[in-house]
Amino acid sequence: MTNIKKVSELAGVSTATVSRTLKNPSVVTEKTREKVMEAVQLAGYRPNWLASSVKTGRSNSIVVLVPNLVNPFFMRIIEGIEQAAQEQGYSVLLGDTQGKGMRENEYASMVLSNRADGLIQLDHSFPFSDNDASLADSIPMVSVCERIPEKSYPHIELDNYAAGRAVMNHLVSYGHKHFGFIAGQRSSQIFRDRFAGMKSVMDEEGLSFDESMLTGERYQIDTGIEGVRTLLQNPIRPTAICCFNDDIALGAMHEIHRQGLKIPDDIS
Amino acid sequence: MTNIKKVSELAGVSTATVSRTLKNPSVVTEKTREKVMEAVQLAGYRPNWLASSVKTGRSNSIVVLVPNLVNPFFMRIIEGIEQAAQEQGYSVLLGDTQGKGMRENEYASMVLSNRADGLIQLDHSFPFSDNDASLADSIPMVSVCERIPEKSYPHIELDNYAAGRAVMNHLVSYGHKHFGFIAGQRSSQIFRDRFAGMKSVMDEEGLSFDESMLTGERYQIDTGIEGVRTLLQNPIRPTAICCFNDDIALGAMHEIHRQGLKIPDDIS
DNA sequence: TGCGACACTGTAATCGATTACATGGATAAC
DNA sequence: GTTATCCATGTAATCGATTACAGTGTCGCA
Repeated sequence: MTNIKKVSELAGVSTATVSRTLKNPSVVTEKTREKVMEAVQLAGYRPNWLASSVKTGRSNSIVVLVPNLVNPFFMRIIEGIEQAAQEQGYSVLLGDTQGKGMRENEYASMVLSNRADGLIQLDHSFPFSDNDASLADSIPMVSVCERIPEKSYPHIELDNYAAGRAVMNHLVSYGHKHFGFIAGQRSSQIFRDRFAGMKSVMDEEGLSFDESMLTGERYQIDTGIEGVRTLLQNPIRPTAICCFNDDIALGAMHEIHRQGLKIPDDIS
Repeated sequence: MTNIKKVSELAGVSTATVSRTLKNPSVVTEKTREKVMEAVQLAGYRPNWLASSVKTGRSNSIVVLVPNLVNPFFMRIIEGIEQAAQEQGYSVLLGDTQGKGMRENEYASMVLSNRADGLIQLDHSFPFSDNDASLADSIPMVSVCERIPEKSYPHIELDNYAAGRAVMNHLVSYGHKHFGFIAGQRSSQIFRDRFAGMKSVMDEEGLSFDESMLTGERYQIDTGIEGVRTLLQNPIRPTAICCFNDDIALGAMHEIHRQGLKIPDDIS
């Protein structure tokens, strides 16, 4: 192992000078700088990242919690995170939670043990919510895609209420009156906001909503398939179906086609 | 910051005993173990991962190099890697190379600086190949999806030659005689193997191959679109087109449909 | 010539753990 | 009763860096 001591011996200087040359070159003479850099080259020296991190207390890593790695929607986001992180000298640790709270906690605790400096949450639930809420306060984190009610964490979100209204206004403008909804996770804030927006338009238009027109509980293709089967069995068939993510929509479209119906002719 | 010293004072033991209690509980008395665990709880102590890693010299992290995060093909693989890593107490550091050699080198050097213990390469090229080939020898790495000729690194690969033969045999059995090929990266081993397999069947069947029937150089949807345009301008139109990954195939299918042709009726 | 200021470099403490070695006490064997 | 053995714990060195503080040398000015 080539460490800083070996380099310092090679260059005939102290370890402090080697460290300064690499981290803060302006404080050393050009002559010693050259000596040191030469020794670094010669020894093939790379500073031990672990050692410097333990001293500075910062790992320059962030954990990203994702519910589902295969969903391209999340990957687009992670791609951006990774790029920004890279530019700032940070690394991204992948945390595939598979929607399990226990795994979220495991990954989140990486911050507590100095393995990461902070956390980006793409999932819908809130880490530590079930056991150790107080710990969460000491974790720097940003929540993407979901607002956490009653907590004041930084977050990024769409105006889901307005989005819900936009969708419903669009459908109403085509004359639709009977709607089906296939949700992903009804307990999530994202669902509540979107659905509230949709319903507000329906109320304004005097359109009725029956509980049986709302189905689905997981963000999966299967949910879309099952959802369409359930909805189309209803005595009053919906002429438009709202799916709460792309996976569900794919499943729904597949099942609609399978039943010999056309999109958007028969069902929007 | 709650460190091991604070816990040791709380429990009235030495730091060594605290460390042993947590890492190797069987060597301490049950009584002291209880004392220590109580102090750990009380202090909300989490061992500093950086510190223990610097001592043991292992970071328990691996870097995964991916050419393209959005491609679900790679994400399926990463999902599996992440899960296996997690089970073994390892973390996965994401390295989005975007196909750039410089970025590969940057990520690969994380192993040299003890930021990661090893590397999994999903990309097609070989890190350090352009500047520092000798360094690569000191990096534990596994190559997935690509064999590196003349190097004896562990790798996982399909029998791409046989796959190429299988594809071509299938097409030939339908009576196809004129083929187009849209490749992703012609310099890659994966391409050479597959294409050699395909060509071997064509040779056996006495089918001719013209250089103009091979196009494409990037694994992208656009490549598929461009590829189809190029191939269909050929005086002898191919009745079957082989695309070298899903992205290319999607683009090709899109363009074929756009030109009013049917799959597989007009073109396989 | 002498003294203070300043610039560069070295010494050694430090980060928070792990672990080789030392120590002390209990138990067993004779 | 004495000695050997073993087990649990403590002491202190160590990992590889960073950095506060000390020391040395050079230069300028009176």
